[in-house]
Amino acid sequence: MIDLKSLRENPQRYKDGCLKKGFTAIDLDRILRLDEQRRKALTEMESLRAEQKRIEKDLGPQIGKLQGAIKKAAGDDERATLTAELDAMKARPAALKAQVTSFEQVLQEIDPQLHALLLEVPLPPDADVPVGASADDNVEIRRWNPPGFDPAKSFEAQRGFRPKSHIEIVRDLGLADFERGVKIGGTRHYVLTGDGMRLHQAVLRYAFDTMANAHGFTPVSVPVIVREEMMVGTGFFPAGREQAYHIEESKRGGGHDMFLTGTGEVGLMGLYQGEIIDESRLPLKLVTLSTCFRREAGAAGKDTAGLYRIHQFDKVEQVVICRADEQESRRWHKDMIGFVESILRSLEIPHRLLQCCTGDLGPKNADMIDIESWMPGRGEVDASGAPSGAYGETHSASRLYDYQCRRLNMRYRAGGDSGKGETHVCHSLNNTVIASPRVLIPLLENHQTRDGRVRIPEVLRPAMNGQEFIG
RNA sequence: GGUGCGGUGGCUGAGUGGCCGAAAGCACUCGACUUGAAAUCGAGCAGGCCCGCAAGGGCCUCGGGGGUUCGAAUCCUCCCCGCACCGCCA
Repeated sequence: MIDLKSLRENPQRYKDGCLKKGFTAIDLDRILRLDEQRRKALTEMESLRAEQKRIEKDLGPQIGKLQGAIKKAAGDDERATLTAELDAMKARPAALKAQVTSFEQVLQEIDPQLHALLLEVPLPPDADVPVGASADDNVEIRRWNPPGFDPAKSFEAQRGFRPKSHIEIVRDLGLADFERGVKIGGTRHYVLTGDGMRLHQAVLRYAFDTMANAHGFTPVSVPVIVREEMMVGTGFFPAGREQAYHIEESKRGGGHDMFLTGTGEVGLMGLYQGEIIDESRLPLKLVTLSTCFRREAGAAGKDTAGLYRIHQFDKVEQVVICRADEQESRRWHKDMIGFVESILRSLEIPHRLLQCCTGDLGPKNADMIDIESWMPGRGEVDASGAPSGAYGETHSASRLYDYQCRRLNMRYRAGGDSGKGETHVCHSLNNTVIASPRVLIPLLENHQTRDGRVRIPEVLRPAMNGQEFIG
């Protein structure tokens, strides 16, 4: 959520942000009008209430005494006199209370509207993010290729044989069973089998261990079934509501609904929701391995075959929660991307970094870097039946300033615990470490051999029982 | 699923109608003592919002909503959440 005060002070910044991100339906002027109305009503209500409270405090003891006197009153006449006096005394605060109530009603009308609108305002992109309409306008930052390989030239020219797609590889080597996956779970489901499952586990374990052991991230497990509050807090709702599986427990008479998370980010960010963290504990560096669920609504017909776009996968996710400092945020963003680049290099996967343009950012990001891995089996197929190869997204690194933490009410106190320091809203960042089985696509396709086997990168061999090849 | 208990500040925990935004302890901050530290002593210390150039003032919040009352952390009511034991069970 954006900071309403900041919107008041600089509406143009947010209008530009909406424009750049392509959020044309957001009516900031309406928000500003509602805010204006709300504050006006609030100010009046508060002063009336202050007056009411002052009078009540004055009158309280007198009322008490009068009530006592009425009980003890000797005759009906005396009692009537006293009762009239009491009623007169009560009339003044009562009149004020009626006025207060009318302002309260105005506020009760405005507040939910204002809040709902505010949740939809996107975080403006940073000034150094290129302006663009869609992913087509993303800008390549850099590439990395293993020695002796260049995706600009054909796979066949460099390696001496025509590449198979991962779909062919898993079929030929018995690494996955799509038919049975679909039988069990429906479309976009799969079953990993044999070395397919072992490779999946190996790459996840390797990525997880690298973050926890080499980079000092705190390993945690997180719930993947969460309350709606967490989906809203992390900024996935309301915009991405259609993308999440919804468990309607309320319809069965149970507590309330829950949602399956599409990324471990939700659980990691939820960890400290509503808390005030001692500054000395920052930054929080967290890594989790979680199963992710995505409905892929609106992707009908896209990437229907293979392991690319599926409803359920596993992902190692890194999150950093740090002080509200732009430079520190930016530094973590670079570092987190660096961790991933070194993992991809060790896996010998050609990849490139893309600076996402404003139109590709989504509501919660100020800045986002995608990493795409080279997939020889993707892309156009030529007349002879050979695929051109193409980059496919495997990672996404987001920088969100305080957008998420404000929604989650996650703050830190400068200085000591409960000391005099002010509270600030934390900054947060997140980045994929490895998502599998999608990463199996570049892994299998790049490391396939002329004789139909797959060479396992050295770093994965310990988790593959020392095995050098699949097949 | 059954029964019982509970939700108060960063934490523990007192508080059953006004003296309570809230005792006490811990933690923390500052100061004194000390060569330094510990211990001790003194002071401070909830969050948010609104008005205001500021100084300052005000309002809200004791899980959440609604209600009773001149007045609610305290009484009533509905909801949410948590814990314990029993049953079932990976």
